[in-house]
Amino acid sequence: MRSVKVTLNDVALQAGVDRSVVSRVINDDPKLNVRPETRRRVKDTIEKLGYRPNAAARSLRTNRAYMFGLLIPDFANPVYAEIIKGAEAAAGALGYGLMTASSSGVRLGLSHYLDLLGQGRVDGLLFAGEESGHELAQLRTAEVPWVLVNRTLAGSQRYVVLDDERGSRLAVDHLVSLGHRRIAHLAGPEGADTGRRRRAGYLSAMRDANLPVEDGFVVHADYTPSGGAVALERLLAGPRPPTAVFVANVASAVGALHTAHAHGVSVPRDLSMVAVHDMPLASHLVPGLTTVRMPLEELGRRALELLARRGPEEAITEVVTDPVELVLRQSTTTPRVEPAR
Amino acid sequence: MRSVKVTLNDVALQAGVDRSVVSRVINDDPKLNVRPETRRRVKDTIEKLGYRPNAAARSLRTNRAYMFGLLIPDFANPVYAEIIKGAEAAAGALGYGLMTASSSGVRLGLSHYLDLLGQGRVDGLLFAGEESGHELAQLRTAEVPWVLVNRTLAGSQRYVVLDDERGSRLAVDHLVSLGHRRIAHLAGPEGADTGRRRRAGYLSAMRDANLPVEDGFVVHADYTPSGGAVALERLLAGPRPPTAVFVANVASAVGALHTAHAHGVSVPRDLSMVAVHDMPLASHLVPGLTTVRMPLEELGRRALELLARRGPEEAITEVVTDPVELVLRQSTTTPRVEPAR
DNA sequence: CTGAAAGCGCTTACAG
DNA sequence: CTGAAAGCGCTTACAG
Repeated sequence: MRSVKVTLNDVALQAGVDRSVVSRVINDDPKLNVRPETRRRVKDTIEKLGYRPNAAARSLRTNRAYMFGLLIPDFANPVYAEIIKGAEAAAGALGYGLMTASSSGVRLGLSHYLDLLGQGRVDGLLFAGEESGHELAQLRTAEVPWVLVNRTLAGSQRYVVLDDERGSRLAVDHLVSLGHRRIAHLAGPEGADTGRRRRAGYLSAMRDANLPVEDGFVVHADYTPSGGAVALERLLAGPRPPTAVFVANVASAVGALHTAHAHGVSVPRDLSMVAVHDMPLASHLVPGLTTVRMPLEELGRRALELLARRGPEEAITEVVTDPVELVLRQSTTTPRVEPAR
Repeated sequence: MRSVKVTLNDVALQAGVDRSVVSRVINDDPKLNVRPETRRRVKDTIEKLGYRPNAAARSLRTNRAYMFGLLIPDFANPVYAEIIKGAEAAAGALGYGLMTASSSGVRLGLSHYLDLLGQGRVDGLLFAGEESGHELAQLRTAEVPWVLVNRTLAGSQRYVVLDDERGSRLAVDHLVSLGHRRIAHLAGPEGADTGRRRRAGYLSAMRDANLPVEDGFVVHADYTPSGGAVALERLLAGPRPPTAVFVANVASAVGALHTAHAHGVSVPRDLSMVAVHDMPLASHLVPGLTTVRMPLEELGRRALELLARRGPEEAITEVVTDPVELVLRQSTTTPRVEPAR
């Protein structure tokens, strides 16, 4: 909050050298050779005056912002915290910053966000969003390279996703191996790309195990506790409720757990539950939630690295697969009643 | 991801007007009067070429970035999601963007973050951090106005906080009114400013109720589920555990609930629990958690508004008080055994 | 090897 | 009333 604004010129004047020398010292220009004491003097002056380069000027001149942007749908979803963490770390390792914003916070949607960034503010954009296909057209008008994170979009060759099918299969296979045959799926929102892939994984794992998917055993919910709570109600309302449920997202599972408890359905005794995405919260729920751990942080990291390294026209179609693993806790067990043979 | 870069000049050439006219049309300069059809033609050309102003150039010229920054300690803490939401909304309403980053993601701490932003990248900074007093010195070298959010710092006159004392009092008074006399406090981290104020609220509410704070009845934990889990263990390990506990943060309460369950301590029958900060998660825990709702979103909103409106040298010492209210759920009830008289 | 000079893309006071 | 021109703070190819 100093009132004076220190520029390169001030440093040069004070140190008794040309502006270009100061600039080269700051940027470690290998082509510059000055006497060590001059270099020292320049650095001391920078320190003394508290000089910080003007990012706008540098960005205008070099056409690089040394900053990436990440747009997510909602900060309240803990899944994104992990993605952000990975992306921030990757950006930092490259000497870049990462600025994250949520589409709910951007008033007029994607287009407004792109206007806000304009050119010159970021060198690339990560979209971990829920943009519709309609919005992809807007994305194409962006003058900045972008990559979709944790989702694909018809016609786009620029995405990094998780191996959702494998994760789902792991969850379902676990329930099958415990002896469950009547396994329901508390799926994601109808439109969500992740939800689609997890549902596909569930369906193919059920098929491979020769298990039927009973009527009404796939219910949709958004990735929130209240969404999961309502969806499990529907599952429990049927004539013969399932003995196990595979939940597409840990946030939904929190609500589902609550509903089960409210209905006197004991987890895991009456109902086994396994959900996608492991996080500290899962181990502290009652009962501790069995989950499939997906490499969310790695997803963020990879997406940012590819955004930084690959040219704006190159395809990026990567699936981050490691690790996808089952984390056993207390919410799954053998079914109480042996299924009829 | 268009390959060509469209500038103001391109628009001017194409529309057959001077660059300055285009600029004035974009910025709605009231001093400009051109024929409506010219204005129309300029706007059409902008649309046609997909022109977006270069933020760096504009920022360099006007010395305004139309962007604010927010630094938080950790995206995984849901408390910050609310603060971000309020701050993003306020920024949007002013025609500004907000870029959020976490100090864990910024490699070398506050100083590196300030370097990254330099001048020209943001018009002001919000710190919802856990910076130590040591780092305040660095903050003073920032060439950009800043405000602390949800914390104070010795010697600083630039902060917006919640009424933590009142919130704590509400929680403790609720427990007292239920008949509890042996009330413990699962406090925040030793160094945390919020934790300090909540502990002060607890202590003064206990004093006003003529209730003793027993030995070992104040334990510290960081604001995470595992922190809360460990801290409650210590509380339960004593010779005469409390009948009620006031938890400084909902994230800690998640872990505390888990510990209680693991030890066969039934909440609320054996132990009543109330925590600071209401959020969707709280209503979906088992049992539903009684909380004190604090105006987190409003905190973010106010902080950003004051940052935008007040001059860089003006004092900002605001307490956001509305609403602070008790949200009754299932985790609190009357004590099972009447305390000895 | 060093430093003067051009120029990135805008905005706006000012001359015509 | 309009448009030419200066200049924000940098970087870097190039002349000396």
